[in-house]
Amino acid sequence: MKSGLVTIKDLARELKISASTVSRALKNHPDISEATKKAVHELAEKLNYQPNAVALSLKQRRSNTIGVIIPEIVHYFFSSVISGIEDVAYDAGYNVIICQSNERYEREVANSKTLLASRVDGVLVSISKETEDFSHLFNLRNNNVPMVFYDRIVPGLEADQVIIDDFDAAYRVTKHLVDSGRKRIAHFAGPQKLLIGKHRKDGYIKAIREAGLEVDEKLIIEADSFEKARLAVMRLLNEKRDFDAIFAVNDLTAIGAMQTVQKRGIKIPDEIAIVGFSDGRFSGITDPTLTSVDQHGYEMGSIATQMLLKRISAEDDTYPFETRVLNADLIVRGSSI
Amino acid sequence: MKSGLVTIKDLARELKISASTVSRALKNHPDISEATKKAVHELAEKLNYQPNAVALSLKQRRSNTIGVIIPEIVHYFFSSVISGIEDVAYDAGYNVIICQSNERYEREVANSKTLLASRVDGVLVSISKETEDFSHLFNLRNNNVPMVFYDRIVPGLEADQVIIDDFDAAYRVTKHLVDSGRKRIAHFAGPQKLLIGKHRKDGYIKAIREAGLEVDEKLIIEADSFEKARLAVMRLLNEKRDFDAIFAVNDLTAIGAMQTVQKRGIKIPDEIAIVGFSDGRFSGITDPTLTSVDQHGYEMGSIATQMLLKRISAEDDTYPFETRVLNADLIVRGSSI
DNA sequence: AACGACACCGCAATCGTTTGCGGAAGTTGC
DNA sequence: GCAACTTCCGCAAACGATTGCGGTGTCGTT
Repeated sequence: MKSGLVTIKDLARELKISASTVSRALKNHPDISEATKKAVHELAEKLNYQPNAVALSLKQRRSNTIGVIIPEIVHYFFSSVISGIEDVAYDAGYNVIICQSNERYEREVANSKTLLASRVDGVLVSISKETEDFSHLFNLRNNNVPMVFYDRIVPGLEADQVIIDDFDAAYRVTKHLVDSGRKRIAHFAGPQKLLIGKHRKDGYIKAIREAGLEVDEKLIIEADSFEKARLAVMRLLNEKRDFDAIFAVNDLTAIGAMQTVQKRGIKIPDEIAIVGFSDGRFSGITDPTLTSVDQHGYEMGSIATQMLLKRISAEDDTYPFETRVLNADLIVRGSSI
Repeated sequence: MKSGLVTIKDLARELKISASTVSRALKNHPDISEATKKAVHELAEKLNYQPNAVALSLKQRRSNTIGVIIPEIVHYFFSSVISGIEDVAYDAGYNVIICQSNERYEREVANSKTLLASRVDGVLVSISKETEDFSHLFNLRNNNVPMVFYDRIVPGLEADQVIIDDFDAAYRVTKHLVDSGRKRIAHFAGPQKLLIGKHRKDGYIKAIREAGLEVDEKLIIEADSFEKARLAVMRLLNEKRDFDAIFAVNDLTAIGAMQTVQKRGIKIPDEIAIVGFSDGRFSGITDPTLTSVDQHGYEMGSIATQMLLKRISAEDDTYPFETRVLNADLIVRGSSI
């Protein structure tokens, strides 16, 4: 049915005045007499009139909506980013449409299409792991859709962006391990086509070199999930590789590693230290608790949204792109002491 | 600027034909000649024409969008519900607008208003912990917005709903503890004004009674967070209450309890068994691993969405409301063996 | 009496798209 | 040669709201 919703015309008909007058009365335009205003407001209240945001969007050519493309909200980091986004957007009177790419390129392209079709006023984007072709994003750009990238940015696409200093954080993680006496530190790396994966690995390498240690390629393994970590650890152990620490590209990977190590009867952190990345809600509940890096997801979401709103409301849309680099905090816990 | 986006009129002007013809050509209307269709399609492709979904919504009086009101997406359960929702909606060509209430009543009311204003075709609702006044939801109902409630439903509001059998699940959890020989089982309960809190407690009580044990009110504590669990455990221990198991209303509460118990040097599960609820991604990584109840969030989201889509496309909007009760699976792990 | 000032309100166009209806050509049949 | 079809396309209204412009009616002033 969907017949219900009362429109401005309904009010006009009921009061025997024009729709224009109702519209003006509702926003207290000075041209309208107090008596009319009162009548309109009262009827609107009584009939529970809600302005049709769709009609408004069409007329104003702005939807007061921002779109978000996000890889997977099941991760603590990303869902806290969303909270940061929502809070800022909400306060500014914006709605948020969230699209999950599920880490899939195709889905991400579809997402960018629907957001374009919905005429969102701007988008916040973090690309999927699969994404290598960025034409859908350039397409948004070409259509003058304000854009801010967060966390996973696109190399070669100039835009506002907010990231954390992955390189520095990874460097500090590794240095922390070095300082605690570890000599043979393995790295479970993320996909090297994602900048964050590359930066974290580079930070790791810098710290290793700086400490005068050897970078052993056999100790650098691309493994970025719970399951891959299990396999990687088993391989390392079966090959009898010598290592006394693991720096994993994210917490789940670290935890997968931790479990597998423990199942072999190896003590953490005595024999092997483990550090994760992107501190989640649960890094405090493993045994031992997991040293990790707090990525400040909420803050990232809120800052990205502020940047986007600024870009949206800028008359001069050519002011230079801005890159905000957030500090990530190393949180030392039981797994590396 | 936001000038860019090409419209049907732009295509018409370029090809010196009318907008009507362009519109029909784009959807292969038989009235249009092949030559014209070809020209239109080619130009549309070239100029990267994207139909304006806003105009469409206004014209069709349907937005192909469904709204979701959700308490907090940082929880694994809720974010997997969203994934289930998105997948089904996506396949049916619907967009999803997600609104977090952050467990706050006021925010939930605001959410329902924006969804109404956005003229979503239907809404999926799970109410916040604070919500006691349901007039905003009755308001949606009065405006003929199709609605499906999931997980946290509204007593007294007849509607489609999908829930899990909390009572039965809690009963089985408690029975499992009884069967393993526990006699003094504490319950960390959720807010009793939420049905799920009440049902879980009732299931607990039934199992206790059925086993011929005594229901000790001192062992039933309203505690539904990590922190509250810590305090509750400390109080129980300080008061030297006798108990050999804790059934917590959710996993985080269980984990808070587990930690606090362990810090006192008490062995789990030997001296105290612990069971959680709403199995998250991390119940497998505590030490010991946590016995819990898998609530099948993804399935709940996908079923709720299917029910909503069915309701939306129903010509006859008076077919009886349906309640789907999903089974929850008890997953026994190390914390209770 | 005539004119200007003011208060109040309606007409109509607009945003982008769809769609019923009608109309101008061209084709066929007899 | 003319009626009757086809084929193909455009006009205009509609969805709900906003807004520039103009119109009506009532006063007061000279």
